[in-house]
Amino acid sequence: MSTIFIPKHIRPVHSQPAYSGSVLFNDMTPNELEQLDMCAEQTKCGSGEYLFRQHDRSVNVFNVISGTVSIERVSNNGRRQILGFLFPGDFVGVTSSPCYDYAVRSLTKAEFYRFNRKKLYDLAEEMPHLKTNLTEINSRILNRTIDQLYILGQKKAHERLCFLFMHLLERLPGARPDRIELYMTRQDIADFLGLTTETVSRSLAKLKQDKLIAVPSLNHLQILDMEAVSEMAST
Amino acid sequence: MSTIFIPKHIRPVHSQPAYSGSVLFNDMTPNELEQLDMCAEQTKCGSGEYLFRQHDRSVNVFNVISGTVSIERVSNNGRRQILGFLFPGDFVGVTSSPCYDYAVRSLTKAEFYRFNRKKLYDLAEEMPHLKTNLTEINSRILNRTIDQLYILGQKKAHERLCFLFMHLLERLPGARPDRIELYMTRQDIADFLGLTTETVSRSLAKLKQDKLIAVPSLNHLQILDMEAVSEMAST
DNA sequence: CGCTACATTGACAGCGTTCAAGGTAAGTGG
DNA sequence: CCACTTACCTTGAACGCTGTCAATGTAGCG
Repeated sequence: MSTIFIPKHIRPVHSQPAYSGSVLFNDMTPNELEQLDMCAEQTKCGSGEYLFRQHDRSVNVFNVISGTVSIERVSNNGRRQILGFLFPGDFVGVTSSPCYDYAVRSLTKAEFYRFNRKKLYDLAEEMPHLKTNLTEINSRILNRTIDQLYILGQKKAHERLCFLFMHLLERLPGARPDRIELYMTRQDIADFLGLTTETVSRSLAKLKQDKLIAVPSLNHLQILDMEAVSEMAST
Repeated sequence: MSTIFIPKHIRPVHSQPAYSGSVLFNDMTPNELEQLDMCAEQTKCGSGEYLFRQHDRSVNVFNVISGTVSIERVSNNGRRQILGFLFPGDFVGVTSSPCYDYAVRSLTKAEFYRFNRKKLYDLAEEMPHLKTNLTEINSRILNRTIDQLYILGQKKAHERLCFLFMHLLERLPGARPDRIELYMTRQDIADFLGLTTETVSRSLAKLKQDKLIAVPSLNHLQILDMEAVSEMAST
């Protein structure tokens, strides 16, 4: 892994651990970072707000600084699939199509860097490392999407939940096996895993009963048997 | 869409319609194409052969010239998920990880161009258009994967089958509504759609009974009610 | 306190899986 | 040419997981 530079202007005051996972800045010179900085603006949004909607023109690329965000697709019949959850350091909107084919909604208060996509891409034409980094970002998104695809195709409800737990544990800043905060509703979880809220509730109950997890409060989760949960989550 | 150049050496004698969909050569100069040509080798393989296995080192990128190919992931519990079918013009192996995390198996006799991945990526560092094209390829792969994800998360068995039909109709060279050839087995279809062979059979029977499709022989399919099938397949 | 949104639980139905049997088609060898 | 093998596909019956519908419980908030 290469050294990571973060330009002054876009470095958060309280740099979050997960932010250092951002690959956009890999291998870039201070001068390049300065230029990159010029097309970035820091923004924030409240819980439940949309960064953009499905079919909006894809003018921006976002980089999550803080908060949890969901990527959603709704088809004309009204069924919703959550394509992924985003955490600090994650990017969304890195697409070559003129319109987004998904919406992005914040589950919590959240902060972002907003890059003008065209400016970013033009800049990438002049900075090989930046282009490489954008490719790397897309590659990671694809890998995650493939994992989720495997889960939806091959796993039972309780296994899908375990997959989510491990995913949160890995990605959510500050998450520990004995304290994972669920920023999403049961409906969000259901739509992420291709289930219904009722099945999510029942599967949670089953996992609790089997002493694999504990749910001290609605939005808090503990993994009691890491080996078993990890095994069930495996892709 | 930009003009497409294909260098002499790697242009197939009988250029297939779908091949012109290959974006790797977009915007490149004849000189660049010549260099690209140097790291390409034409290969072929028989039905059922593997181009590479899961966990193999990712040394090559393949471009399908002819035939139908499947991308598969098998986890340690033995369940198999087909991540996609590939047709002429499609690429596979465009990854930044050192190892493939899926296997690629040919369903028919097939022909490919094989690129050394390192050479290709090194070349891309010198040729901005090539790098852009590789990004575009990955972007398309992601879009397809997201479509499949939506299908697995939200659709019933018979709808999933309709999705496959529309996908084949769109991608398979020579496919027409009244003649779609199924190069894959029922097991392959099941593993692609997250079902069992029995459910595939039964759902096919149901669609036949409802006069939405006809199956004149095991591996031939006709779409009788395009509107209905298309509607059910929609993402 | 009462409203509202969200979550859980129960009953039941249905879809898809599992297990089992039988059918079909292509290839092989007598 | 035909029996035999083999692999693949279809169909049936039973089961069970998940979805649906409905009722109840719970937490947050004005």
